[in-house]
Amino acid sequence: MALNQKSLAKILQHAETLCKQREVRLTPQRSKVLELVCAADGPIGAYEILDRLRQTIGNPAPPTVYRALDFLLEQGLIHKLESLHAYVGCSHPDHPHASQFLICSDCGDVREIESSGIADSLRQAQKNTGFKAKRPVVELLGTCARCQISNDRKV
Amino acid sequence: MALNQKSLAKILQHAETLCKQREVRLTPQRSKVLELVCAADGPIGAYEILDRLRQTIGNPAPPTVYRALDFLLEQGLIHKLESLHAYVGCSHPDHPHASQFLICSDCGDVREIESSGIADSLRQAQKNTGFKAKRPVVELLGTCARCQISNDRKV
DNA sequence: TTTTGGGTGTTACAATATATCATTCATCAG
DNA sequence: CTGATGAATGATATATTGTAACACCCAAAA
Repeated sequence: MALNQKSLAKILQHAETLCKQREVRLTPQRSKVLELVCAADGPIGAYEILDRLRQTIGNPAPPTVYRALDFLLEQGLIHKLESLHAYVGCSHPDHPHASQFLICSDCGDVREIESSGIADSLRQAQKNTGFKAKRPVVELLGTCARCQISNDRKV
Repeated sequence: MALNQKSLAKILQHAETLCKQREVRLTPQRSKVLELVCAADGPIGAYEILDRLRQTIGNPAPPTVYRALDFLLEQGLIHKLESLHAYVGCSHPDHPHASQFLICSDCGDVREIESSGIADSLRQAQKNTGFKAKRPVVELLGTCARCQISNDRKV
C-alpha cells in the first residue's frame, strides 16, 4: 500500500482524466480525499481522513468527507471495505471490476486480489439470476499465510 | 425469509444439536436471539433485535445482543450482511459455506444464493494465496431482476 | 438577470458497536 | 461440601460510523 510520490501523482492525474471523460467534477476537495486515501498506509477510516483533512481545509465536518467518499466510490476510484468500515484506493480504476480483498484478522493486513475466476463466477451468477450488480463486495476474512505460520509456531 | 413455526422450531433444534456436538453452550439468550433473527422477515439489525428482546428479557443492553450475535456468527448459525449492518439466519448451518447475497438497492430485497462456481473460485483463490478464510463475505449490491424491469418502464 | 442544479458549510443527531467492571453460574479438583 | 476457575451475563458509559436538514455559493444555461 505504501505509495511513493510518483505513483500517487500518476493516480491523481489519471483520476482527473477519467472524470473529465465522464463529465463529472473532480473538485479540489474530492481530489484531496482521493489523495489521502491513496497515500494512506492501508485502509483508512472516514474519521481518520477527516483528521488529516484538517491540515488542508479549515474545520471540515463529517459530511464533507462522506460526500467526497460517495463520489469517489461511484466513480470507482476507491473501494470501501465493508467489514472494516474503511476505504482504499482502487488500483486500476479504468475498468470497473469486482474488488476482492483478503483481510487478515490477526495482523490486519489487507490485500487486494484480482481473480478472474471469482469475477467470472460472479458474472455467471448474475446471468443466472437476472441480478445486476453495481458494486460487488468480496471480502475474505481470515488468516494470511504469514500469520498461519507464526500461529503454528506458538501452538 | 418469512418462516413458519415448524421450520423455525426445526432450526432451533438443529442449532442445539450442533452446539452439543461442538461442546459449546447455546444458552437461552443465544437461542432467543437466533430465534429472533430467523423469524425476522428479512435481515434484521442489532438494535431491532434488542427491541424485540425486551419482550422476553428484562431490560437488555446492546452488549447482550452483540455477544449473542458474535457467538452465533462464530458457530455459523447466522450470517452478517456487512453492507447492511444486519443479520440473517443461515439456511444450512451444517457445512460452513460462503454466504453469498444479492442485495437490491432499489427494493431492499435480499436473496441468498448458493453458487458452487463462486465457492469454487473462492477456494481456488485461497489455494493460490495461502490465505485461509474463516468468514467469506460476498455481497452483490445492485438491482434485482424485478426492479430493473420496473425501472425501465419509468424511463 | 434570473433560474437552476451541483457542490459546500454547518449544526445537530442517528445508528452501530465496544470498553470496562461487577456479578452470577456451572463445573471441577481437592 | 468447598473453594477455585472460567464462561456467561448485567449494567453503565462511551466510542465509532454515518445522515438529516437547511443555508449558502457559484457556474452554466435560459
